[in-house]
Amino acid sequence: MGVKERKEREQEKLRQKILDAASELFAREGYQNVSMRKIARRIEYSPTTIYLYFKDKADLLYQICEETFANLIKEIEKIETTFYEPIICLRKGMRAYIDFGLKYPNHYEVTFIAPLSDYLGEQHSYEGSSGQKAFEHIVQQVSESMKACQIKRGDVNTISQTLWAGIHGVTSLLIAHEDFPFVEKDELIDNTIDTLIKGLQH
Amino acid sequence: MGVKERKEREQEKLRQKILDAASELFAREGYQNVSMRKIARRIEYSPTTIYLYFKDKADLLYQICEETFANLIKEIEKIETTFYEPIICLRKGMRAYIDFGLKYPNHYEVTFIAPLSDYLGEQHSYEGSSGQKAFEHIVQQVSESMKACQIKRGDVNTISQTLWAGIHGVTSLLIAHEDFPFVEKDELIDNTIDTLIKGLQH
DNA sequence: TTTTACACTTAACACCGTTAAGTAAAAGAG
DNA sequence: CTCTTTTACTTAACGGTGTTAAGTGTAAAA
Repeated sequence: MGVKERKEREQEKLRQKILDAASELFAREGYQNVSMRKIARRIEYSPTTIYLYFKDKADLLYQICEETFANLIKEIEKIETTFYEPIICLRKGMRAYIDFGLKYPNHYEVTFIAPLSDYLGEQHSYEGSSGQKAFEHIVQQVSESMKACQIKRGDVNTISQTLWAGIHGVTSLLIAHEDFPFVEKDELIDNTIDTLIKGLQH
Repeated sequence: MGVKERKEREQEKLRQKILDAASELFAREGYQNVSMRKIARRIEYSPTTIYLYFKDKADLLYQICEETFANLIKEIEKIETTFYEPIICLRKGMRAYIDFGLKYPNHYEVTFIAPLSDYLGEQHSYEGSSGQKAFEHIVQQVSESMKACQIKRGDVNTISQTLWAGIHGVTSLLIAHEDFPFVEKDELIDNTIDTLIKGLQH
């Protein structure tokens, strides 16, 4: 009696269909410029159907961002298994973070740039989010770089948060201030990473 | 025949009244959560009256932010006349920038964190804005620190933008991620400034 | 064959930014 | 003092938004 199973599969399929449509629209037009009705039109269902699968627009957004940033974490983990030197992992991880943000600017915007509390009520806290996991990788790499004497000693949390601030700074500036006359992008990114790392060395 | 003058004064008074009401509401509740109708109710005029004084909601916001950030520039200029060493000016200027952002988080958000293009159409570009002026002070201080051999030589623009990215990073993280378990605020800010400056030295 | 459960839709609510048309009072002209 | 014009503001409306309550038809279960 696989009726239940079939129904569940069909539900999951529609859920994913909503997720895909919304993700594409958010990515292309930005969260604020995509209405629930627009998503509904795209998948050829009524707007209210979406509410059978997601609590509200913010929840839909949150699920999408979790899905997206899970991929960043995979990339970082791949780096960690590929390179041996902790300081190299740290550098490459930072670079991966920035590149990822620039690759998905609208996703990056809603998860890291714009105040979550506005979008996500209080329901989805920082605990257990992809954001937390990504940050914990930084902490890990900082800790190991310190152990290997590749950066100077200090409070691991403070240093990790400083690095995060730095890479978040470039990423978000480049995303948000399109019309600013930035120097060549790669030069700015490299200089930021170099300056931060150098500032942490002996 | 001072009729025209009196009328102009009265208009300016109402304009400022709108500006003040909107500024306070934006600061307390955030741009997105304040409607034109709410501002109108506050000043006891009809919503459409606001459109006689400001092009649209984004324009109103822009004028407010210009007014606010003009004060940051004054602070920075005061620092420049108070301290002699360029590197000290640079440090204190960076600190002033961050403190200012944290003091007016909602103003900071709409001018520096959230993508301007969304709010400000294309009418108010970066050219001539308070944001530009503030940045040019950084450029100036970097340039002079370099001349005084207090930081290592390099492209002034690249370095200035790197510093901006750094201080914008802390500021915006602290504003946007209220629920993140940051280390003590001052420690994080100081560490960020120290790391950046150290990374720029010989 | 009838009843129940479910997946989805229609209609509506209370808001939003913004514009077009209207109004009443003040200013200017004779 | 009267008539016309200008000005400062308001009312009403348009087309949108996120979201919810109520309704509907079909498929599954009894």
